[in-house]
Amino acid sequence: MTRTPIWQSIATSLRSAIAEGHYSAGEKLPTEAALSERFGVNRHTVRHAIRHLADEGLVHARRGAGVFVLARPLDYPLSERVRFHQNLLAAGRLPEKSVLSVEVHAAAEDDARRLKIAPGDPLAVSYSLSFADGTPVALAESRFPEVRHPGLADALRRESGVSKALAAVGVEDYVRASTRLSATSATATQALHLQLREGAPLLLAESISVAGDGLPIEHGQTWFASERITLTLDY
Amino acid sequence: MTRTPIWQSIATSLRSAIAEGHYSAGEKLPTEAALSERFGVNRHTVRHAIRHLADEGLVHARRGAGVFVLARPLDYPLSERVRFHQNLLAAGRLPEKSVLSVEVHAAAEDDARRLKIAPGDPLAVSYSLSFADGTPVALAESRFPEVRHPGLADALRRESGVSKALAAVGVEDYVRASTRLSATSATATQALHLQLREGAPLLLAESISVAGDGLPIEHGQTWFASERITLTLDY
DNA sequence: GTGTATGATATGTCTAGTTGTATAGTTGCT
DNA sequence: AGCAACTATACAACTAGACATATCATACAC
Repeated sequence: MTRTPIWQSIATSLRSAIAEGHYSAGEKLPTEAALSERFGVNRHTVRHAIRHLADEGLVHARRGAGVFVLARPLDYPLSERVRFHQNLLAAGRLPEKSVLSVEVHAAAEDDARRLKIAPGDPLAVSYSLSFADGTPVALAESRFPEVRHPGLADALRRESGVSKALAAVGVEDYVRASTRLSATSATATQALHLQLREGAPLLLAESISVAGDGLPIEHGQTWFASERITLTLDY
Repeated sequence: MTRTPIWQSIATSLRSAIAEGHYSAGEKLPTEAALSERFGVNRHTVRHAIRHLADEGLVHARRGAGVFVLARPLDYPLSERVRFHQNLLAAGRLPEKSVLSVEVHAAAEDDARRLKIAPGDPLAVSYSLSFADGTPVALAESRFPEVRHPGLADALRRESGVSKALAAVGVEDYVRASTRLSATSATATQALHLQLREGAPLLLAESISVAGDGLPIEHGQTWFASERITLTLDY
């Protein structure tokens, strides 16, 4: 019988350290160099252990930055999960949303048509990242007709949620008009944001929301890390 | 086996944004700092991407001022979205369905719970492939409580559609109770059936249908070739 | 009005540190 | 001999932070 490989015992050691809370979600592990010194092995052996933990979905490594601990995808009881996702679908928003950037520029033909504005009209584009339990689950790119609601871009930057920003410019009510669902593979940058491997399966929801006046108020794309989230539909 | 560098992915993203007219000629790109936030990378990585675009002659950077779009390519190779748009409610009931095989065996615990039968009860499992215009678009694996409807397996083999087979055993009315959506990568066999490459993104819909008597009549998984089909939800 | 000083903001450059990958070599077991 | 685990080294890709330098808008003096 072969003895257990060193990398396996290192993986076990790190796994239990994480489980015991020595390293909590979002935190950085010591550098590979530091770990290799601590365990008295070569850096590659530590890397082997870390790669194993990454395959298990426990940690995620970012080149040049470090190795970060991920939150275990919580298995919500079905009833609770249903409510969570229902809210998600109904309201189109998630808890712990972080706005990455908001830009304003002239609308291209495509966007203009979808939002029923003229090409060249001011368009607000918002990029945001949504978290659940500190782990990223969704990446969104939303387009708003700034031309019809001046100050919307500022409001999007200022307010934490889309609803609040829209309320700030006088849009009290809006509903999702249509949603198109498909699947894609994560690009390098999407993988970065969602802390996934490049090529990981993503669930893509493309939606159009309309305000009370019947005019489109948002046209967005949301990429969900399908390893961590499931969309549920109920009838 | 080297994955695509991040800066390349960013360059591609910016290049297509320019091509699509989101940033038009003479206009300023967002600042390097803003872009680095939006893409979730270090400023240096964004600079690498911009330098590449500058080498291509697409943009020009002026110290202290910003990065400006020089020219807009006439037309870019727009990935034609020749997708079939299908209604989500029709999931698993697409035209041109070909039943690959129908098996009957004892229900495992999981399936039994979902279909509200006892573990070990006869269970009909149907594997089918759906086409649209002769192209495979969906692969389905459906489970039916054979124990409650003896002869269902035979009917599934005989009849062309699920509705007809169910009608043959006295189930006139049934509705979809819930659908859960996620994304996966195609396995080798799935890729073969759907005529895709291995690892292609698939949209997975897991559903439960109930008959008029309120009992579950079907529990199925359908994998859609998301390159060829988009599910649409309308409200 | 015109010119100038100033502060905020933008790109350019540099240094140091961390993970990713490739190649080659060593050790121990079967 | 062959294989697997581990070591050793080097370089590439990316992060992090600091600082230099160019630009622009504004305010203020004249």
